[in-house]
Amino acid sequence: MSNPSHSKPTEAELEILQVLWQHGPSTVRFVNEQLSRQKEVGYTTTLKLMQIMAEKRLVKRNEEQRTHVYEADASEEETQQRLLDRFLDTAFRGSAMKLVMQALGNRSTSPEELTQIRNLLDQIEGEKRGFE
Amino acid sequence: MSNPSHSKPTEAELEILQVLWQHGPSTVRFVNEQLSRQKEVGYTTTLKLMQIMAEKRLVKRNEEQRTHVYEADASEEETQQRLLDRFLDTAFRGSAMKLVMQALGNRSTSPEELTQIRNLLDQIEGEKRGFE
DNA sequence: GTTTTAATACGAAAAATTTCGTATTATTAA
DNA sequence: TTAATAATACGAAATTTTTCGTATTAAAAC
Repeated sequence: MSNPSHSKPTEAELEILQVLWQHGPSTVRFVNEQLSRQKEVGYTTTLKLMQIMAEKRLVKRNEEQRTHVYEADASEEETQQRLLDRFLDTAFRGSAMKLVMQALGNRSTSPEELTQIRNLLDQIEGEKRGFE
Repeated sequence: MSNPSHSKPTEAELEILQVLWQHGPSTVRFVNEQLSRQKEVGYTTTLKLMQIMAEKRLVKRNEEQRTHVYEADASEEETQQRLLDRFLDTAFRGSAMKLVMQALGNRSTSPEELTQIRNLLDQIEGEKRGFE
């Protein structure tokens, strides 16, 4: 939310962000190795993508060392929120509830998670009533 | 779920599907008019997209009349589920709960909707315990 | 010091998606 | 019947995204 200049990452860019979020600041080599676990991808392909992402300010780049280190610029949560907003509009016509119902419905969610969601519901309803 | 041949619709295709789901079987002219409310788009652009969608079997086409009538092949719910699965993987690394929390958190949801979600939670937990 | 290795830069090809122009043809209106 | 209107077909241009080859250079190994 803080930086409105964040353009929507493409699919390939998002895969790279996932690696950065999961493992923290990383080199191109490392990111490429991680991606290679899922699919075949050349080193220079990953490099080019990350260079583009640096231009777009999706990632920050530390150039102090000969081997650059990249870091996601926005937090995973921030980005997820943006992606979610967009996804909600395009796929669910804005109905958060429908999305939630489908996400919970066709899927195994642990009792702990269900409890957490209940707590969140309590909290939301509490706020609505003016308590807190 | 019924037809595994459903390829993932692109963004532009999804916009067209939205119109078809919302209004039922429609002509290209009608769909184009609806899309035009949101953004400038030429008639033949919409036509071409819908022709491609027919090839991909994303829509069915009734050619009995000179003016063809298009209809979404898969239901909105089916398609949403597929999109959601994919989105969950790419954006939330598979954590349905995280997605739900974010969807409910930063957003206004009505008391009625919250109640519905509670009911769904009850239902899910009930099933888990072997009741129903 | 020279060679080998491994990194970035960068252009451009390849692939996927979107847009649109033009030709053709059926239907409607005059 | 003829002219105007409006629909589809289709190729291809334009745009966006992804992939990769080659050149260059710094660092490490010998």
